[in-house]
This record gives sequence, structure tokens and C-alpha cells, in this order.
Amino acid sequence: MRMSDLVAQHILSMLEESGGNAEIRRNELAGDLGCVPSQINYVITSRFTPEQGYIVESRRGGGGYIRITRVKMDKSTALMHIVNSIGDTIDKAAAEIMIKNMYGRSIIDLQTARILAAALSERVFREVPQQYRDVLRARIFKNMLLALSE
Amino acid sequence: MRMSDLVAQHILSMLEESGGNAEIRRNELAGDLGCVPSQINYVITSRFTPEQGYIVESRRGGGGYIRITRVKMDKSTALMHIVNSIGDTIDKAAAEIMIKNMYGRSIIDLQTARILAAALSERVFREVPQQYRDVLRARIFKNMLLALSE
DNA sequence: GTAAAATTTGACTTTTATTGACTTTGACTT
DNA sequence: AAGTCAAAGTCAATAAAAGTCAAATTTTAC
Repeated sequence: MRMSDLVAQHILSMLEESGGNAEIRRNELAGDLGCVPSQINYVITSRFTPEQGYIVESRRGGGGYIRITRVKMDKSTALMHIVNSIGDTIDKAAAEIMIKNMYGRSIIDLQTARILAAALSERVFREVPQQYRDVLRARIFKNMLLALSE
Repeated sequence: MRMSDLVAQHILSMLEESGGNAEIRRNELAGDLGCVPSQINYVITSRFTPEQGYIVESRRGGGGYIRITRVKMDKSTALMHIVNSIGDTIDKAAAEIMIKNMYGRSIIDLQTARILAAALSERVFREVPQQYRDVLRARIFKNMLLALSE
């Protein structure tokens, strides 16, 4: 298993246990898991972004910490938020992250996540000029999410 | 024997052993079988398409992988039938009739029906040349139905 | 025998992950 | 207030994958 996944999993389980609030000591966690401290930053910036529904606060110096908080909203508010954040284009990776996040936050179930991902997959857009792919993907995505919040 | 058949056979036997789920590391498999890595992509795109009942997911970067999942027929014979009946293009009216029919036969629920319809609606395809609309619609539709039968 | 389709290959691109050297910040001591 | 140490932050280099594409070759269909 990748180190980055291990770190992410660890943070996720801390969030789970505490109901959405994890406070870590960076160097200590890195030591426990056997990675360099900056790996923790990498994981946080790639997997615990505000976009994905987390708030990260930290403090340096003696007794420093990193606090990660999962923010949750009711379903339709969350969906609206997501729809509004999409804009006119979105690439596959970004869409998948959003879908995973929605699933992780229980906004959608597994089957729905699969349908969404399928409709946005690269395979759909074979031969479509690159410049149009992400535009179409954004439209499809938004339409589906709106249908979901009906 | 052709290299492409060898690769396909190898993936097939992995699917067999695991009951439908194979996770490969592209470079490793290519090394084992003695072909270039991109050969693996060729085999997957030519022989493990959704039309043929497979779902492919992948990830780049360190620790990357390609995961191939065989859709279970028994769980969704009806859906496969429908997918196979779609062809390369489908217009909005035909798609909607099929969706209503699936809903009527309880193959899908209301929410799913709404999502499907949303992804295929005319609004999505504004400005897309008429000749491409129904091609894209068919692809999106098929991909979603396959995800549904996962 | 020829034309079309399928396969093979490899150079190049993009994405994701790992690491470590260096910087900045905060708390505590004297 | 200054100095010291204990954190966390930043960034760029490197590595480790997978993806893309088109040219060259082989196979298949007619």
C-alpha cells in the first residue's frame, strides 16, 4: 500500500472516531507511520482540501499541531454547493475526486457514485476534441447532480 | 500466438481466479509477458471495453494500477440486453422510452431514472454538432447502464 | 493481390508520490 | 529582549507509475 494512502487512512480513521475532528502532531505521526514529515503535508494538501470538505488549521513551534475538521452539510445544500463549484469545465480527475468525496460524506450511495463516474469517464469522450471534453463533462455532471437533488 | 492474445488470456485468467476482479501493474505485467507497456493499453481498449462487459479503472503515479472488473451477467441480464441493443447512436426520445421502460419493469428506481435522463438531456448537448449528439448520448448511456450492473 | 483492419512498438506526456534541504513560526528560558 | 529549540511549512528534484499517439508491421477479408 502506498504511504500516502496509509497516512490518509490514518487521518480518516481519526476523523471517524472523533466524529469529524482530528488533531495530529506532524512529526510524531510521520515517525509512527515511517515516513518523512513533509509527506503528511502532501497528503493533507492532496486529500484533505476545502474542496473535499475539510478545514485544516495548524500551528508551528513548540507544542504545534495540525487540526483537520470535516465539515458536513445537509444533502441538498451540499449538492448545490458542489454544483456551484463546478464551473464551465471539469476534468475527469477532479470529477472523480468530487464523486468520491460525495460518497465519503454519504451524500450519494455507491451505485449512484458509479453511475456518475461512468457518465463522465474518458471512454465516453473518445474522439471528442480535447477542448470540448471538459465542457461536456461539466454539463453532464451538473445536470445529474441537479436531478439528484430534485 | 499473438502477444495481444497472450495478454488478454493472462488478464482473463486473473479475472477467473478472482471471480471477476483483476488488478494489474502495467509495467510489471508487460515485463513478465515480454511486451512494451503500451501493449497492455491496446489490449484493454480493444478487448475489455464496456460493450464487452468490463469496467476499467486506473491510477498513475507511484503505486499506480489498472483494475479490470467483469460485470456479473447473472445480476443484470436485462441491463446487458439493453446495453447491447443500444448501438452506436441513440436520440433523446428513444433513450427516454428505454428509461421509462426500465423504471416500469423495476430494473431501476426513480432516482436512477432521473439521473440517467439528466445526463442524456438535450441541454447537455447545446452547441454540439447534431451528428455527434446521439453518438455521445449512446456512449454515456451505455457506460451508465454498465456501471449500474456492476 | 490489394486494401482495410488489427497489432506492435517506442518516443513522449501527464499524473501522482516521495524525499530532503531549507525556511518560518511559536514557546520557553535566561 | 535575546537566544534556543521545537514544531510545522515550502519547494524543487526525482522517481514511479500510467496514458497517448502515430508510424511501422502483420493479418484478414475480399
